[in-house]
Amino acid sequence: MDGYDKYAFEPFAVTVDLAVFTLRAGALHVLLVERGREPYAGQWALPGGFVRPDESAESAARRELGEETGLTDVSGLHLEQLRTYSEPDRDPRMRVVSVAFAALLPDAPEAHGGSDAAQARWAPYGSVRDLAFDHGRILADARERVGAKLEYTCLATAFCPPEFTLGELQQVYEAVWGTALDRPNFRRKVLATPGFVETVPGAARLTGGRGKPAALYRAGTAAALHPPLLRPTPEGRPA
Amino acid sequence: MDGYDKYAFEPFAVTVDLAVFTLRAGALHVLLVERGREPYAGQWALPGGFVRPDESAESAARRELGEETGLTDVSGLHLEQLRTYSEPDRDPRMRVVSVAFAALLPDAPEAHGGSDAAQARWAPYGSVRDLAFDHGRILADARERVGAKLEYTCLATAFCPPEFTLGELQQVYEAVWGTALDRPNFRRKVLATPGFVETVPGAARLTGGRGKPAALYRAGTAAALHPPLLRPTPEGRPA
DNA sequence: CCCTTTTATAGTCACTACGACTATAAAAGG
DNA sequence: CCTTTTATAGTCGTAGTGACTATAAAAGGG
Repeated sequence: MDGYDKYAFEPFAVTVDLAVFTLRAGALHVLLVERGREPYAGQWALPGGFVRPDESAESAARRELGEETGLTDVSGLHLEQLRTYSEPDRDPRMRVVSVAFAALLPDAPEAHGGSDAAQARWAPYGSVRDLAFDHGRILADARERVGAKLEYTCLATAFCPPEFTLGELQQVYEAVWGTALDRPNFRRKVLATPGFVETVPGAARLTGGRGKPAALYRAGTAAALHPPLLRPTPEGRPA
Repeated sequence: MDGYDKYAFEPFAVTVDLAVFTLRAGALHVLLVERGREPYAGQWALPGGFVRPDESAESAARRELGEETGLTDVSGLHLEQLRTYSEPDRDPRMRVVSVAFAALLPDAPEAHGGSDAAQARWAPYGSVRDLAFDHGRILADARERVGAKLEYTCLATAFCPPEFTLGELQQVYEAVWGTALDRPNFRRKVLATPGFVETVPGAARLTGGRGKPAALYRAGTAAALHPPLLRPTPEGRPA
């Protein structure tokens, strides 16, 4: 902040980019938009846009989230700032600094085309490649961050509808981490953590298909998990 | 990224702000600079400055770190991007988006005045108040982030000189977390984590003062801690 | 209608990690 | 020499967890 009056300040364009995740059929999906113009015309990219003069990056991200998903109320959705990408050459046209966010949706409206008529689709996370700009990197960082936060926060409920079964909650962990979990152990752990989930009093049950009906739960009031629910360690994970 | 050619883009100033931590006499200290000009003239602030047209925020942060601390080689120091602060009114003069970083120094050179002749000092973390702009918030976020990373990474060694005792390493945890730890348990935990520290082969010992000399250790090759070294829980911590 | 399949839930067992201790060793200071 | 100080070793009980077995309650197919 001291250089204010010493160095001439150079103007930058500031954008937000969003990694919007959801679960479809038990698999992690991410929202992509197709670029209509150069550079990277025809390639897929993360949704995003410019930060306007009167809004913060968080406000811009939430506005874009509404525009791109077509959801009318995005106020309750989880939106988390990831980090800022500022390599000088990350956009060939001009100097663009982008603040990246991760967003989690419980259900996936079949979004097609935000306000700007660009094509949009939900892509299975594993099938995504060759994104425009540095969006591949941003997407990978986003998944790693979400996976890490599942370990020590109650974030997983943000992927679930207001009422959900423990099986659905477990699918969130399995989809984001890409590993299978032992069901009885997962259940024991979740129920032993006060405030993670609370049972729906009406003893309501949901029939998803076959098998014994599962009890329904709601997200609890806790934010952190103590102790954490660690990913199975394949002998040495990245920091 | 799709709005590129739709909305006129508004230029922003982009800066970096640094929360530079070190340990002095076992207490956490942070590097502050005194502002010479309005706004907030005479108040203390975090060091920082503009991102130049040809550098990333990371490069700018490392450059500023060198300028402000007077260190000639800052290439090995730990520098971590925290988050970006972009509230429209965070700077009364103009629209400034700031990318915040945390940096950790093993030893504290008696820094006074960076390149721009501003006064600088190491302040005990607990005594810091009334920082300029939103720097108080940034500093609190930085400490929380560093404290959290101590739990599940080997970051603590970044506060230590190349060779250190387990007592010194423990002081890092105690200073950042603000809690006392049981020494035998801390020792057991650190030594049980492969790759956290490695013993110095020469069986060298250091005499800091009184008491039995302690064995010396070096930082190991591991980056993550499995399982994590959790802070003592004062019954419910923030996420 | 029975029997298999599927999913949910309950419970067991051994082992690890950890908090709270006690005990011993090796230095400095008076 | 004895106290103080710091480092290191070890003990004990408990919580947490991975791996596993068992039971309950539904659907579907013959």
